[in-house]
Amino acid sequence: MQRNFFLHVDLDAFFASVEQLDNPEYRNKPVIVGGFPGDRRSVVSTCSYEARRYGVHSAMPTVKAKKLCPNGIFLRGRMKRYHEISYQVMSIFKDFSPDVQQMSVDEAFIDLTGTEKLFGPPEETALKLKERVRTETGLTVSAGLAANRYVAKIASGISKPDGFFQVKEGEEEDFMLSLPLDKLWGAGTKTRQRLNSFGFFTMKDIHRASISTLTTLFGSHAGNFLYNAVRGKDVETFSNEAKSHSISAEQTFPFDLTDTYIIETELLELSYDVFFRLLKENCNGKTVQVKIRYEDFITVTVSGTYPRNVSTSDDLFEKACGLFRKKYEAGRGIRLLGLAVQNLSRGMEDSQGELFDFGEEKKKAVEKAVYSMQKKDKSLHVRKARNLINKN
DNA sequence: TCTGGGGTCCTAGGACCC
DNA sequence: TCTGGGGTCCTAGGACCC
Repeated sequence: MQRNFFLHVDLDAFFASVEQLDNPEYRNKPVIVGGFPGDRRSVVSTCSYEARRYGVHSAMPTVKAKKLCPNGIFLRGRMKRYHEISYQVMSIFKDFSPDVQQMSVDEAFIDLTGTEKLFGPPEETALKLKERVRTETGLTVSAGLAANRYVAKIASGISKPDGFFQVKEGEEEDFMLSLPLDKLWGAGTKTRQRLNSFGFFTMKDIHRASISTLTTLFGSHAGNFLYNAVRGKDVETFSNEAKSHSISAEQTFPFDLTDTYIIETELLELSYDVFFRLLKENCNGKTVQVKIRYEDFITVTVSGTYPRNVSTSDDLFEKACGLFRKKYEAGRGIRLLGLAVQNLSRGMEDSQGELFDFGEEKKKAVEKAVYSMQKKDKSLHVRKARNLINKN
């Protein structure tokens, strides 16, 4: 009977660490990547451990970060650079296993099951992998090793930064029960509040509850999740292949919008962003969703599913406007607009009806040409006059 | 402190069909 | 004339994660 070994690896304070790597003068200093303190409505994306000592953390408004850490080095993110390094790190991972499941730009699961013959015991492999990342990129990672993905993920989290933690087979339940409730990955603020309101304050409190109690209180899915998670069983959160797919863009405005013309101009901009990414990723979709966040942070969505795929950015824009008008309560200030195309399928093959729609075909050809121009020259920004006027 | 952007998944209700 | 139950698709909202 083969034993399973999953390694979860997470880059420490990734964006901030890359900045410290590329700019030696930032090392050992509080680096805060995200918006600038002067930017209205901006937040911290990642910060270095030096900044965390001041109480700064991800998702914190930058204004507050500046107050806590006046000497912080505030930087805008360089996503392109982070993706470059991410690719390099993931390539190293792939030298250790054919089964690397990348979860985001800075973390992955590596299935080490059956790699003992090649690399030796998994715990030694984990340390070798950490060392290779360090020598080849200059970055540190935290790693967790366990018999299932869920426990491996928790183990890497508690070993941060630059750590390694192994949970041996059979010790998963004791391991989970030894942790505070806020380490329960998958239960966020809201769920913790609900847990507390029912008298659950520790992992052990949840462990004492029966599965029927948990499913009655939290619903079938969340109840089962809680029951299994505190027992260190695999909760299937990471194992199933993603089946739905969507592409979206959103924009928070420094000041609330009420003017319909300006609002629709922003929708036009979002339509461009989303449509070009559909082209880039070679995707198709019939479902369009518009998101409106009002000044009081109340967020509503409207969506529509159409008989045919979104065919051009103009087509997407028209659909977005139609949905927006249906939902918007005129006069209310808008702080954020979002646009998504959902339930995507692969490939740009046209459906039957579109073969004879020459007007659309022509527009689509133009947009594809624009897209390939942008691909060749990244500095090129082709935008409709309406957007250009609005921006300058 | 006044709250980003890009995603995925779940729930519940309604429509519609068999 | 009243009405069961299952399956699927769609929609809106919400929770969570990085």
